[in-house]
Amino acid sequence: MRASRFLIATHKETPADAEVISHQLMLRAGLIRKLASGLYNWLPMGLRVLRKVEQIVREEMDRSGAQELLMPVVQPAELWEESGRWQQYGGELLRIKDRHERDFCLGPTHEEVITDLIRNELKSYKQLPANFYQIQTKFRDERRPRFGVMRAREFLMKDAYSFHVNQDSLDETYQAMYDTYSRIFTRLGLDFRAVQADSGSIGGSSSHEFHVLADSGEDAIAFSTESDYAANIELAEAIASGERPAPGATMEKVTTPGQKSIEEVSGFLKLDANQVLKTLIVKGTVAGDAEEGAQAPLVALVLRGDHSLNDIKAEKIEGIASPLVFASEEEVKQACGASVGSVGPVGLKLRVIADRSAVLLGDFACGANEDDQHLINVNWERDLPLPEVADLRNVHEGDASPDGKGELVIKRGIEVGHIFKLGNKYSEAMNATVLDENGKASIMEMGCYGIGVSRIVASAIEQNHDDNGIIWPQAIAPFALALVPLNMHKSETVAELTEKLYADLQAAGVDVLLDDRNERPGFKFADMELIGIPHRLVISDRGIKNGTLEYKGRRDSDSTDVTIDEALSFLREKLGLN
RNA sequence: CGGGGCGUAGCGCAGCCUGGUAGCGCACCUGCAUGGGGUGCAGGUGGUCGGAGGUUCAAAUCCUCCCGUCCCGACCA
Repeated sequence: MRASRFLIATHKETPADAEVISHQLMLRAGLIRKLASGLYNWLPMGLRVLRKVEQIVREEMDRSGAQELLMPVVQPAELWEESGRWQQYGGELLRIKDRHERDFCLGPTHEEVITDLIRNELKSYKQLPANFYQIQTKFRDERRPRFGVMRAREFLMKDAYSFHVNQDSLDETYQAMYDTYSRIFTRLGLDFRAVQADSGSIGGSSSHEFHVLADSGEDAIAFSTESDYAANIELAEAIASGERPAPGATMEKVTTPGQKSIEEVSGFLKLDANQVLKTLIVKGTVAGDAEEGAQAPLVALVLRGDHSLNDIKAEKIEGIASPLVFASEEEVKQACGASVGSVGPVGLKLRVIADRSAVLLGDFACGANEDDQHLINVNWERDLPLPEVADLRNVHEGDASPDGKGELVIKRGIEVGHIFKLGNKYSEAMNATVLDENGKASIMEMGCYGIGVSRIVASAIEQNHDDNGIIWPQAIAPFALALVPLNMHKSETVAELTEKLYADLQAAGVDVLLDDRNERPGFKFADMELIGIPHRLVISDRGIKNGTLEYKGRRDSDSTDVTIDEALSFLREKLGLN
């Protein structure tokens, strides 16, 4: 490709509304342009990267035996009503009506469509297992799109859905997808980790996320220092060890005027935050046999002051509303007799659930359920009954790993892939069956497997950049090599040699960008570095005089002279073509 | 959805407080020079100042409403 005939839409200045480095560089390097919030145009340069990512994903999916198909973006509401998600799915599902006033949505995912398709096409257990995938545009009406294509409303996703006669078969394909994903992210040149994850609203029993490690990542993931344990912090189990100390001094009420937060109370009482309990009041679920319109009961969640509540863990507890809802100020006041800053478990007439670490405390402080009053030297069993115990908190760095080996370290990650065992959630709701060996209709087991293709482009940049711009991993660079002639428009020698090299490199199958623009050297160098092309070859009169060309890798600090004769084989080596 | 910021040329911004000819840098076009790290000089193109209403002789500037967009908290590839 000749740069003079290709849209190189680089900018010197950083757009004001781009926060993270990948978004800034994607705009500056001319890969994308914003159309509206969460909606992006992919310029030719960006599309080349996107297509390369897509192709690697496609090759590995094909290799795993999955079959590619393509489903529509627009989906009829009836299917979503059948699965129950027309009501369940929130505002992220963009609902639209056609000219006949029929309800449709823009697909945020395709479980319904694939299940409908497959229940009609697959009739026999002999056709299973089968795995179908597509690489297609998804639409999710995100509350807050941000970070460019990292969290866009419209984005490119590879989604796959597998169908099975039984759990064993599902387990097998799930493992195959796990391995396929690992190969994909390795080929993409990304530093990634597979972690245990919550299966969230898509449902199902087991799931892993694949995260690209980056400080700007929106997720926190916990790893063991000693084992291969890795989990999303949403899921990572908090282990409590040790025994509760014997009670010391007698429980006592103290006045704590205006002291509400844990920091205030612990500071005022001259205690560490881990000797103070915090009590959070959340809404429960209405009991099944309750009268119509009955109020949801409130539940008290008790944690150590230095710990934070893990919403996901709380939501999973029977009798707690999901999604988690905190009680209002008034509700707390009414139920506890004190405002939020002075609530505690002693004498509380609510269901109390305490975190594992919280029940190991002795001589602790907590709210007295009277405004501006706290209790000190409180002890479980002596001053109040032992409550229900559950894992309620987020793990901290340094906590014991749940598998008993080593400690947890916490890093940030960008979720680029997610695999789920769906079980029969959709196949049962939508009656997707095949005939088994006995000629009996049997509900299929399902798995689903997603990769955020457009998000991968952004996360690759988060992981690979410097002050001058992007540094593409070889596998997904828009061009492998930048051919930069200096003074080409004046020097016939340079022009001639450049054209010859360009032709030879193209013949050798190299993705080469010839910067034939009539610009000064510094201008071209800066552009090629901003765009992030991994290899650069400079052709100049100065070099030709010595019979050399000048090579520089994008990460190299200095360039290397290569003789003209050896240039091609040298480059083949660098580009990994031999 | 709650809280805050910002909308002036393709991009980055000034002007607004104190109403009176719409500006600067980058980019773009023309010419000359330059030719190894975003080159210099000269000349140019491009804006219904987010939209609507109001106040006023006069509104980018003051007032009201609306829209867009970005950032901080509940969701996901």
